[in-house]
Amino acid sequence: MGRAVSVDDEQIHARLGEVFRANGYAGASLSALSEAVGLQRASLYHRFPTGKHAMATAVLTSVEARLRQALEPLTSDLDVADAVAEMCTRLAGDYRDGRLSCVLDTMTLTGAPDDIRAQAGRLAQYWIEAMAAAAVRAGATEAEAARRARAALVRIEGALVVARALNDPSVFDQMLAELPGLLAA
Amino acid sequence: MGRAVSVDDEQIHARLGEVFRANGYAGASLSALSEAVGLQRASLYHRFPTGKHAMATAVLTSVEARLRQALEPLTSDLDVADAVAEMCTRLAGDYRDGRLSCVLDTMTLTGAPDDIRAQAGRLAQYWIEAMAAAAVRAGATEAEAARRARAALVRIEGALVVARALNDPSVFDQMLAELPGLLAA
DNA sequence: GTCTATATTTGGATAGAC
DNA sequence: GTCTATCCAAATATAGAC
Repeated sequence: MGRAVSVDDEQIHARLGEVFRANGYAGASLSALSEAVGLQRASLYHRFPTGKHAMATAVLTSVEARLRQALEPLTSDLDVADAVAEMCTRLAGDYRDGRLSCVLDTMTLTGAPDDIRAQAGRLAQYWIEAMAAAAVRAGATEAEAARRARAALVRIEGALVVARALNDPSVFDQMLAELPGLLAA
Repeated sequence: MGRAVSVDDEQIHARLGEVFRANGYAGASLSALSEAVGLQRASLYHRFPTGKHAMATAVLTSVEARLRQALEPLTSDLDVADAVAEMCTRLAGDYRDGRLSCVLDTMTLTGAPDDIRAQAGRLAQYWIEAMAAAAVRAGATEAEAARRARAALVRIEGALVVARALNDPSVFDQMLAELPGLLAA
C-alpha cells in the first residue's frame, strides 16, 4: 500500500474551486492553487498529471455534483415554489451568500481552454433545463418555462456579478428571494 | 514638435478595453494588449508609464465616458420607457449585441488591483443611480426605483454572463427588450 | 513616439530523492 | 504521496537606439 493521502479529493476540489472561481482560469496560478490546497506544486501534478487543465476539469465535475444536489428538490414531490425555495437555500450555501463567484462566469473568459468553456456551457444548459422542468410542473407551457428558467439563471449570475462589483453580497440573497415567484408564477 | 502618434488615444483605449473585457485584468497580457493596439510593448509603456495598471485605469475611464453617453437619454425629456429603450439601443452597440463582456464582471475578479475594482464599483453605482432616477421619473418611489435599477443591472450583467456561457449572444438582446417594462413599469 | 534588445520575475511543468 | 530542486516559457518592465 502507498502512503496515505494528506488531503482527500473532495477537499482538494473544493479548494481548487475557490481559487478558480475567484480568479478565473487564467488568473488561477499554480502557486495560488498550491497554497490553497496546502500541497506543493509538484504534489498537485501527482494528483493531476496534465496540470492546471486537469484541475479545472475536476473542479467543474465537482461543481456539477454540487449543482445536482442543489437541484434535487426540483424533482421531489414538493410544491414547486417550495422546491425552488429549497434550491435557493442550497445555492446560498454554495455561493457563500453571494461572496463566491460562479464558474459559469469566471471560467468562461477568454483564456480558458475551449473544452473547459464547453463543459461550463453544458452545466449552464443542464441547470436551465432542470429549472424549466420545474416551471412546467408549475403549469407553464414549454416555451414559457424555458423563458423563465433562462431568466432565473440570468438573475443568479447577474446578482453574483453585481454583488462582487458593489462589494455587497446581500444583492445575491435578495435576488434568491424572488426566484420562487419567477419560476412558479 | 515630436513625432506624430500612429494611433489616437480613443482607439487605443477601445482596443485595450476589448482585451481587458474578454480576458479580465489578470488574463490580459501585455503581449495581447500590444497586439490588439498594434504597438510594441515598449511603446505602450511610453503611453502608460506605470504599465498595465495605467492601461486598466484608462480603459475604465473610457468605459465611463461611453456609459455616460448610453445613459444620456435617461435625462432627456423623452417618455421614460422610450428613454430606456434608447439606452438599450446604445448598450447593444457597446456590448456588440451580447458578444462582449462587461468590465464590471471581468475586471472585478481577484487579481485586479484594489483601486481598479473600486473604480469599477463606482461605475456600477453610477449606473444604478441613473436608472433609479429614470424610474422615479416614471412614478416609482425612491425605494422602489432603487430596487428596479439594481434589478436592471443584475439582468444586464447576468445576460452577458449567460450569453457567454451558452455561446448564445441573443440572450442579451432578448433581455434588453424587457428593460423598458422593468424600469418604467 | 516607436522600436529592438534585455533584465527580472512569475508561471507551468518535470526529475528524482525520500 | 510529498517534497526540494530545476527547467523552460511567458509575463512585466526597462534601457537605449533611431
